[in-house]
Parts: sequence; structure tokens; C-alpha cells
Amino acid sequence: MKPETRKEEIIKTAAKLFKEKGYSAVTMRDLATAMGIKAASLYNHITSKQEILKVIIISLAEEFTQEMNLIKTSNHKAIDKLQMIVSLHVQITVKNTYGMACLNNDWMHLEEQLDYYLELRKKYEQDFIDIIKSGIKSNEIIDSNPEIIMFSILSTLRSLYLWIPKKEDINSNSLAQSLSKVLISGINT
Amino acid sequence: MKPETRKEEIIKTAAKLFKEKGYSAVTMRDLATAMGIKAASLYNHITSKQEILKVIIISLAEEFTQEMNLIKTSNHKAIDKLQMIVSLHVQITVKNTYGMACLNNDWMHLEEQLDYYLELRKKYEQDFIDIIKSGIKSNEIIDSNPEIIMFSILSTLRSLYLWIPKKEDINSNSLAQSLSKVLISGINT
DNA sequence: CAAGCAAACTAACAAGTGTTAGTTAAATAT
DNA sequence: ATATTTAACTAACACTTGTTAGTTTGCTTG
Repeated sequence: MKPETRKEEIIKTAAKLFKEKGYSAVTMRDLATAMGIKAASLYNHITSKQEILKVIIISLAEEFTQEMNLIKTSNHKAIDKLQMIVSLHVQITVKNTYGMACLNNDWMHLEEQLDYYLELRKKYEQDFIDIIKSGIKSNEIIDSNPEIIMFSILSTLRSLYLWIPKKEDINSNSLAQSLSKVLISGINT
Repeated sequence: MKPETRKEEIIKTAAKLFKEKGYSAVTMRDLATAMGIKAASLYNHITSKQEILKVIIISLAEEFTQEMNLIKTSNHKAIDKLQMIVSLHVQITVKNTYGMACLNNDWMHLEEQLDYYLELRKKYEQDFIDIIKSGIKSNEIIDSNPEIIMFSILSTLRSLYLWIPKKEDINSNSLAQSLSKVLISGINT
């Protein structure tokens, strides 16, 4: 068992608070209280409130970017790639629910790193659309507006953080499978 | 053309700012500057920052509640009811994009009205699930976890505010139709 | 035992927060 | 013409914000 550093503890606690109230509404004194220390003591471990946000969001965004690169350069069919994307989101959200909430709701409060984040997000969405387009070309996916399809799927995946903590028995694999079926095959008989 | 009251102007402007930065990050001075006046002058029209949030969110939540009551007591088939829900979300989001962003992101900053809001939301989601369950019973909808189905559809509908402003030519009806098709029939061939 | 270090503390600051009080100027109604 | 209303203003308040400086405490290592 690797001992978690104090800094990692702070970031984890911050992510939890950010999920509940949002970055702006959480004060350094709130965070300190949650850690059982005084606000000034936080600065022995982190350099600023902003740094906490940066670490939470950028590390997640880079993880998504990396995994997307593996998926898009793989040799699977488009539909299978979509399933891999669903699994990716489920897995990361299960592992780091608070961070995902933060990524979704507080990205606009990034300062130095805002442009970088937006760039990563834009690329991710473009890769997503390209996969859908290739699936349309290969006749795996209906010839409908790729943006609507992307938006529809990605909205659900991005909202997973709202829903996953409610389920006690989160089996990542079975959730990813159920979700893939609904998103890809629809719900009608 | 009914002349908009000053209070309505303030609330509209506030909703726009809240969408961009969130309730907590928008100061009364920000809002005043956006209105071209001083912060103290706002208080000739509104009683508090909190009141602005309340008006934006509660009026929308009540509108959804009212429309949901019409839909659920109607005589349509379950699938048609789902389509009506999709249309409802598209229509309200087109009409009040900023307010919908606020509803989705800032509800937790409600004070007096938080419990009331949560109650309305809970009822809405329960009605939604009941429609899905009735569709499963009548064999219109696949016999899958109703919660997953509800979550999947509602996540997309709740994220519409992120997507609708990007499209210049939003034809509500055609968007609702495309979206219904993707959400209900899926995307595979 | 001494030195070094990690991690907490108290005290304080400068800037920004929502909000109130009291006033003024122009438009509208009597 | 006078009175009322609307909507802005200046000045200030009490409090909260992120952050810095300097200090203390207890553990670990030479």
C-alpha cells in the first residue's frame, strides 16, 4: 500500500468539495476544515487554490487524450471503438467521480491552463466525430448528423459522475455494457 | 411588444453571466457592469443575489413540472410521451438557454428553495421512469433497467444548453425529431 | 544527542464580497 | 405646476477571500 502524500490527500478532498459546491464556492478555509487543519497550513503542500484545480482537471484531460489515441489508432470496427469509449468513461468515472464532476463543471475557472484544456477537449471531440463518420461510411451507423450522435452519446458519458455514486454495486463492466446497448441500439423493441 | 421590466432585464443578464462563470463566481459588481450601472442600483429592483437565482431556477422547474403533468395524464403511447418530453426540453432550452444552464449547474446554491426544487426534480424523474416502465410493460420499450434508460435520455436533454447556442439555425422541431430518433432507435443500422 | 525536516500553528494583510443608507435627477401623473 | 415614482448615484459597512511571514512541534536520521 503506497502511502498517499499529503498533497494528494488535499487534492482528493478538494475534488470532493468542488463536486458539491463548485470551485468558486469552496474556500481555502472550507478545504482546511475538511482536512482538519488551518487554511494557512495548506500552503505547505500546495502553491495556490488554482494549482489544485489545474492538477485535478489537466491530469484527467490528458488521460482521456491518451486513451483516445489508443482507441482511434486501433484496428477495431467503428461500433467497437464506440464501446471502448463508453468503457473508458465508465472506468475513469468510477475511479475518480469527484474529479470528473470538477472537470465537467469547473473547467472555465482554469487560468493559465484554460487554452490547453480547450485544445485537448476540441481534439477529443473531433476524434469522436471522426469515428462516427467512419462508422457511417462503413455502414455500421445510420446516416444521421454525426454531431447530434456525438453530442447525444457524450452528454450521457459526461453526466456519469452524477449517477454512478448513487449505485452501490457499481460493476464497471456490466454498466458499460448496458449503457453501450442503450446508446447504440436504442430503447425501442 | 411588451416592454421588459428592469427587473426582468437584470435577471436575464444575470442568467447569461451565471451560465459563463457560475452563480458563485459572478459578483453583484459584475452584474451591474454588464447592466451599465453601479452595484447598489441593482437593489432598487431586486432584494438580493439569491432572489435572482431563485426566480431563474424555480420558474423553470415549475414549467417542467406543469408540462410533465400534461404529458403523463395524456392518452398517448409511452414512446410518444417520450417524444413529447424530448420536444419539451428542446423547446424550453431554445427559449431560455441561459436559464437552463443555471438550472443545471447552480441549483445547489439555492437556499430557502433548495428542498422545494429537489422535490420537484425527484417527482419529475419519477414520472419519467413511470413512463418508461409502462412502455416496457406494453412492449414498446426493451426490457432493460429503466433507470439506465432514464439517465441516458435525461442526461442528453439536460446538456442541450451546451449545444444549442452553437447551432445558428436551430429549428426546434427538426432538432427534436432527430434527437428523438437517435435516443429511441439508437444509431446502428 | 544534534540536525534536519515535515507539517502544523498564529497573526495579519490587502482586496473583494453582498448589502444598506441616504441622496439626486429625470420622467410621469394629478 | 406640483407631487410622485422610477432609477440611478456616492459612500460606507461588516465580513470573507486567498495568501504570506514567521514560528513551533515532533519525528527521523546522522
